[in-house]
Amino acid sequence: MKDKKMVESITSMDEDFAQWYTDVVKKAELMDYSSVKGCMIFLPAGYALWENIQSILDKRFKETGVENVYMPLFIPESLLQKEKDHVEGFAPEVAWVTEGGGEKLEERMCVRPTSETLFCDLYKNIIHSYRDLPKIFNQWCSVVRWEKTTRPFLRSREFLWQEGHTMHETLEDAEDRTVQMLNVYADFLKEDLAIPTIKGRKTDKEKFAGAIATYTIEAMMHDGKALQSGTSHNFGDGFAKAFGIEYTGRDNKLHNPFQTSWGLSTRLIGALIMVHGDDRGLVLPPHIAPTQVDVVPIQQQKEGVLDICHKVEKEYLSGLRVKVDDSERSPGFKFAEQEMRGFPIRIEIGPRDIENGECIVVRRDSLEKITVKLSELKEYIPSLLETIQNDMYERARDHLDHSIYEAKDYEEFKHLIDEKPGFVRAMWCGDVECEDQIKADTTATSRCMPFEGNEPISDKCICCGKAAKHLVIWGKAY
RNA sequence: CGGGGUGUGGCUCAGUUUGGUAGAGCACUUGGUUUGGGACCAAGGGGCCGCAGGUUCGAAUCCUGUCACCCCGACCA
Repeated sequence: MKDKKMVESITSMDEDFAQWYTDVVKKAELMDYSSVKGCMIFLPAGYALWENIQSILDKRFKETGVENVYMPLFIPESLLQKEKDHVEGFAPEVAWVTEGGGEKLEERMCVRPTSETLFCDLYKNIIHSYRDLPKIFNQWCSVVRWEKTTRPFLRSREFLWQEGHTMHETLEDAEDRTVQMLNVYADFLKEDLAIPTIKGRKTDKEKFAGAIATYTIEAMMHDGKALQSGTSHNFGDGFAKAFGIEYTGRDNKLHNPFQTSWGLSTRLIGALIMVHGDDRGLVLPPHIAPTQVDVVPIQQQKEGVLDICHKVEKEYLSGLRVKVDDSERSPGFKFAEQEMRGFPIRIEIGPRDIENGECIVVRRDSLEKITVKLSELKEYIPSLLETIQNDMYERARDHLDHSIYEAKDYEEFKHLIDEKPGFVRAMWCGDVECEDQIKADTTATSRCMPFEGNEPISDKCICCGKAAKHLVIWGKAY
């Protein structure tokens, strides 16, 4: 640990969490910096994570009736400006295109920061009757927001995401879809990313520009900070009215449809890193790990060693994502590499093992080493992958559960926010002034008003002492 | 946009205070020996010292300007 190589490797989490994060994304070769500030390069290891997130989530979407489309990259300024709150919310961070083909454009266009306006412009033309509803469209794309401060995956100027945009006949239908998609997100994080979240509603201060309600899933990183990991918005008929979207209802009268949107981004990769990672690097949940099993041959030049490794890959573990690392590196290097990249299981096979008809199986999450008969691998490994997946969730769940505190008065609140990494549950009167005050005093923000576990702690607002309306989960956020 | 930091082979940096022939480790190439926790030996290739001006006989080093990136804040997914 004391030689130069280790020092240059990964900074310890406890020493400097931010630096640890930067080290991991670089050393695990998830991304690289580009020549454009805030625009990152997704390297194969990072993009593969996104591909797996996409394919699982896309399947979950389609099971609920979602259809994919692709919308343009550019939004004319006039279109962006149709909804007042929306343009006010996004104007400060959009990038503008003012020239094309060497000539100044008649009207400047922004690079989409989100596509509500484009979808509205489309829906205006294709929704005429209640029979045209609902419309449940989604697109996988990138968007641009000209952030001042950027961090890999967590906040980049261009990021990849999916944005779903739906139109419904009634407010209830829209509300149902908003909640439904929030649940799709929460289930996906829980079952596939092994990340527990808290579901709830955003306060007016934190909700999306133009929405009547924003729902969120909030995850807790290893350092106790919150990461908003997916959002779902109910727009009511605000945009529909602003864009003149009307259809003839069952009553033969004109109505405005009700709208939702929901999105989840490559920021989630940041969550994966910060929820599960350790001082050796990434720890990936088996469901989305691009390589689930890394086979490391020992003395691979010896006859038969590589043959057995490939037999394990093709025969015993067919159907799993297996890699045989037959590079010329030393075994020790390969071990360190596998741990840095977070592959859930490593299998070591050398002459000694072959003689005994066994191999060494190493869990990335617990670093536990287990001797397993080669003949039992076929049964053992798939079930171990599920065990790891579940254990990782339980570990993260445990961390979340033990890092939520409760404050009854403001002194206690400030102390907890300051001293204890994690979230604090406290009552709130509903006034934005108190949110602002709390933020000024502690840098903590309201994360959400949770759907579950929201029984009142007291009847007074933690900040101003007036009658409390909601239980709110507070925390410092990314 | 405020505060801090850094720009020198692909990477991490030394050299700048006190101007005088561009260095180290890692990585890379070739050959050999190795292989159960980041192997070793030998030989090799690779740099307008971010950019532009200035001072000087002479600038990586001093001066002025400029650009970029990173980190920490305020805003956001």
